[in-house]
Amino acid sequence: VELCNLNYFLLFAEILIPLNLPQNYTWDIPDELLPLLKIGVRVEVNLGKSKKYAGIVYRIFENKPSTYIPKPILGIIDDNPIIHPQQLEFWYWLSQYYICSMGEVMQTALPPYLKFYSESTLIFNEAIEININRLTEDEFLIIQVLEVQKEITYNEIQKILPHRNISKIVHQLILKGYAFTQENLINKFKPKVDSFIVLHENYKNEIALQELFKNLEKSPSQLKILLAYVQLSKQAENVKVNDIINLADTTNAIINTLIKKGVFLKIKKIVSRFVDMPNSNLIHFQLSKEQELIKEQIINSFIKKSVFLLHGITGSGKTEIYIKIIEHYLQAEGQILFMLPEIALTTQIASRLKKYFGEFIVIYHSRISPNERTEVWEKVLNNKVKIILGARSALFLPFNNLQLIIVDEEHDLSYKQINNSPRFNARDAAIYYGNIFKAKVLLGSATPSFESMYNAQQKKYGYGYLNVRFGEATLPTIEIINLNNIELQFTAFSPLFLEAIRNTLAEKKQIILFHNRRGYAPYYFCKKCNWIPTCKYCNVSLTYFKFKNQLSCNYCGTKYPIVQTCAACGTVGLEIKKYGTEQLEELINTMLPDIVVRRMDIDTMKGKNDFQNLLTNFENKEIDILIGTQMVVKGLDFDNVGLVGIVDADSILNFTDFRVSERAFQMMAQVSGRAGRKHSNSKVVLQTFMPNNQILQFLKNHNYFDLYDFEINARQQFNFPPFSRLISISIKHKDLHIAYNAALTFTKLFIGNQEIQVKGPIEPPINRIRNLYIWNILIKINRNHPQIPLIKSKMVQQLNSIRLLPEFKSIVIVIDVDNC
DNA sequence: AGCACGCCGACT
DNA sequence: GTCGGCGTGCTC
Repeated sequence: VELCNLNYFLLFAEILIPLNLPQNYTWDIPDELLPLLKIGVRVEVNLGKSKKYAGIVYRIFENKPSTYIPKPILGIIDDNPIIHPQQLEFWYWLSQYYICSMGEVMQTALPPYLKFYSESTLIFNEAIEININRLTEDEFLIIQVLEVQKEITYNEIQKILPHRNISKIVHQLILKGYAFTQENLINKFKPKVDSFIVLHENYKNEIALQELFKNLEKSPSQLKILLAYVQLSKQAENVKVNDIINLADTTNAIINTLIKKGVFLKIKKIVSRFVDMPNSNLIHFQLSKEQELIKEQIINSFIKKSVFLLHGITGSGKTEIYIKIIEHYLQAEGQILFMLPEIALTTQIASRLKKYFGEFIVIYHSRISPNERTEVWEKVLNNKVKIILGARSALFLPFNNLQLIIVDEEHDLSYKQINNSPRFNARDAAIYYGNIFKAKVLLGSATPSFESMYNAQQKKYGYGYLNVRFGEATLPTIEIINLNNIELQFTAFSPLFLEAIRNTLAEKKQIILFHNRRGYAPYYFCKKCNWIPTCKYCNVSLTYFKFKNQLSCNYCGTKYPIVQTCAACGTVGLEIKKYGTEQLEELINTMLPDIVVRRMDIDTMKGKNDFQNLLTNFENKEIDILIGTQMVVKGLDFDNVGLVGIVDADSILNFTDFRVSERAFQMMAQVSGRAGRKHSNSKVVLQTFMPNNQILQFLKNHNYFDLYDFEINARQQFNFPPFSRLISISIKHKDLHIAYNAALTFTKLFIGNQEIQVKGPIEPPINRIRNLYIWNILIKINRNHPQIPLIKSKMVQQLNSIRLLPEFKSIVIVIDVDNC
């Protein structure tokens, strides 16, 4: 009986593919592949008619599915898993917590070159003779290429025939029998290959080598190469061709002569893209008394609690503490992850850590090349690197022995991914991820998020406060300029603001101006009837860009030509209102022509190195005034900044979500932090129409704790985080009423529900983006509700049931858990 | 994400 | 009548 059962011992695998599927799909494991199959390896599978994907084996099981016939796994791509079980556990948790498919998690988790999929290729059919008369012009162009290279990808065909519907043309070629298609998995990762030379076997003994030296006496250039080789080969037997060229000051041609003579062999080797750092000995420095105390506190706290919140004001030297903590954990055999917001990574803190830890540290963020990302992945997977410095995407690296995670600037909202699923918060996810490894998590900030602060006060997290500035630094003075009753017709700057700028320039100090609006002017309008040109696809007014001479939608990016006449009343000559960074730059240029002004926003920072170059220029004092949006805020750390100006503080104070106070304080405190390094007289000036605003008063007195107390009371009263959990649901449809009705139908399902509060449908301030109308629903669940996962799954079921109604079948639903 | 299928309007 | 647009639903 047992032997009989063996025949039925079939196995199936649940495989993840980087698509948003309703659930994970199953493939059949062919007998011959079974011995090689492991959880976490990539396999080649076919989905749909012809498409192939590299999927990841998630689970292996025995029960044959009853409702469909699984397709077989086509092949196994990796000898060994490319992720560990810890990552799969993490992916599963993310998909459950943030309500998305595991495929979507995989999509963001894997570096681009690891998630390859098939590309259609057209193969030349050599068996059939071509009759040129039967070909159209387009078909002929393709056949011409096919005759030479025998196959061509669809992408290449599209390049030959741009703006043409190639599927039709290709279909014709196949019908005529001249070609057929094939799907090939494309692995885009290209290892870096370098040329090396090595001495031929014949010369490896001393006598032969001496002989060789003698023989080469008459060719001095060749002799020089041999000498260089002997010298360089002391470190490694294989010597890089380029190193020889540099050392012997020679050319490739002469090296090639020696290769032809049989003296050297040329070999190609796969090398790392990461230049080997000099073997840096850890630089030693002393922590101050206060820093030392906190460091001890952190280490002791980690014995009992897994999370610690380090609250250190700007300039208090948090980085030094991080370094000492990392050093402490380096002694153990484990990995360390240091996270920073994306933009801060290209700046000083990164280079400081790099200098300090040298070869131990590797950097991972979206600006490094896909090839490099794949290499970092491999290094982490095989435990070849100890410290990773990265942005939120680094959380997905395949650690297997993570000991410590540091989340610097933990309050930073850019840790939350908002544009696509999974809409995760990397800080919160780091805490869960750390838990999988029993690792310690250190959160650091000058202005902790109120959630983290609350957790610290509830003794859930350890907490340390560092309020002494390091070295001679003092806090900047903050000056609030009341714009009421000041004539600002022709300039964005009040006289007091300008005076501060002039004084700072006279002292030969640098200035950072913060303004959160791109372009030249945010409003372009008809003075007679107030008509404003708006975007075709979004309900927003268009921003005017002077340099590019166009109007542009900041939401969908559509560009429009400049409108000369009012579409409503026909008045010729439209006017602009308010200021963008582009105009501020121009204003400063006209007012202070001898001053070097540079602008930093997404419009000027398009290139890969723009950001770094600008910072270097600023650091070298080649720039007097730096004007920028959000970008200027993060992680910049300059000694010579004497003034930070916030041109329009009200734009920060006038946001409408529950987090305004927190966010405004953080943002302004962070901008202020750019001033006051090593200078006692640096200051921050901000312009406002609401000088008595509570947040500004807290800011002026550098009073984080009073703001926290004030705000936490309000949050408790209105049941906002940290006292509740928020889930935002956006219902979108190209018809306003359909979107509204779907949202309304959903909210009605919750009438009488005691467990959760549902608010909505709420119309967002911008109610149409990319031609879809939006209605929002806000769900509040008590923080300590024991069944949050159940509530979430019920909610998803209900949303799906609404989509089943014929009138709502094409609504778009976006769920954002813990939305900011 | 593809890809096919099916429903409509614009044409040889 | 047919071609081709796009909206919709399915893929293990």
